[in-house]
Amino acid sequence: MKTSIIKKMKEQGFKITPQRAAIIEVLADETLHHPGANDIYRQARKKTKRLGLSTVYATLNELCRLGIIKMLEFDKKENRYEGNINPHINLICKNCNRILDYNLPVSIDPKEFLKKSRFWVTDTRLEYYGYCRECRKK
Amino acid sequence: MKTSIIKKMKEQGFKITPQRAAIIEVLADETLHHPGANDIYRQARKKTKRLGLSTVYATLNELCRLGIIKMLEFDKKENRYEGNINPHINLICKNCNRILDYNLPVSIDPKEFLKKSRFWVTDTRLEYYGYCRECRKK
DNA sequence: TTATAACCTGGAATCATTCCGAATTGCAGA
DNA sequence: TCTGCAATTCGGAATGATTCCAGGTTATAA
Repeated sequence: MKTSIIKKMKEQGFKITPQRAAIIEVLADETLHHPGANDIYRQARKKTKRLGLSTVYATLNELCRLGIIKMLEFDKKENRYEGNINPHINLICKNCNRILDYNLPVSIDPKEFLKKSRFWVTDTRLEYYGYCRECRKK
Repeated sequence: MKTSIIKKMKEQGFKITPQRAAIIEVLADETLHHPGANDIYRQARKKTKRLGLSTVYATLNELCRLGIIKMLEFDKKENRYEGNINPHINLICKNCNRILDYNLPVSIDPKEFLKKSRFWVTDTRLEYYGYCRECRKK
């Protein structure tokens, strides 16, 4: 995943700086699902000497614009970022703030939807809020 | 709708002040779909002499907590509020920022979902981003 | 009518994110 | 390998929606 992202960026004419490499490395870390900008900042800092928070934001925005990652925007909480691009439902635990992926049973066909609703869908955001397995135990 | 909201608030022990009445009146206005806090502030001001923006926020938060209205949270844009509580998809136009409702073809059964996923769903947020009929014409 | 807890308000505080401008650097081409 | 420069970086300041605060006001039960 890391190398494929770097390849995509190079193709688009972006320079691969140590800062960007570190950020991409963190995003590719499967154990760290749906991190926020500060999580990414903290982790990436361990991998490269100089790194500013504004650089993290700029890079994440760039990756979003390229459609390589997806931003999950929130109002009161930090935004979160995910590498899983294909449509799915995000299960968001209101207790521990963990975000889990849940594959869609059926996918939407934008063309079909356009016919029915006259609305042209380019992007979806599907979230179920509630309590995850671990938090329900308590 | 206006009277039913006021009834609910009274039941919960809330006082009905002129400010709250004005805000509820604006929320009940069907022509003004999914307004933001500032829209509500501007409209409600016409209906009552003294009104502060902080009061609007406080009242909207209260109504959300009571489950009477629903807040659609955004990061860069203003949050929006809707009176339609039953689950549906919000179609959000990226051009004009209009938000349209689209009824779900099938609803989720939380119990069913809990069995399958071990996640207890209390609330959903379903959004399709894209372009509405009017904006597609251009 | 009164007592009082709830309510209202303007201004200050918050906080994630963006902006800015000066310094630095990756890298294409020589 | 070296050079030139557009792209990149980064600290600090700005932004903007929302929340907090403390003092004055008021709806409502008794």
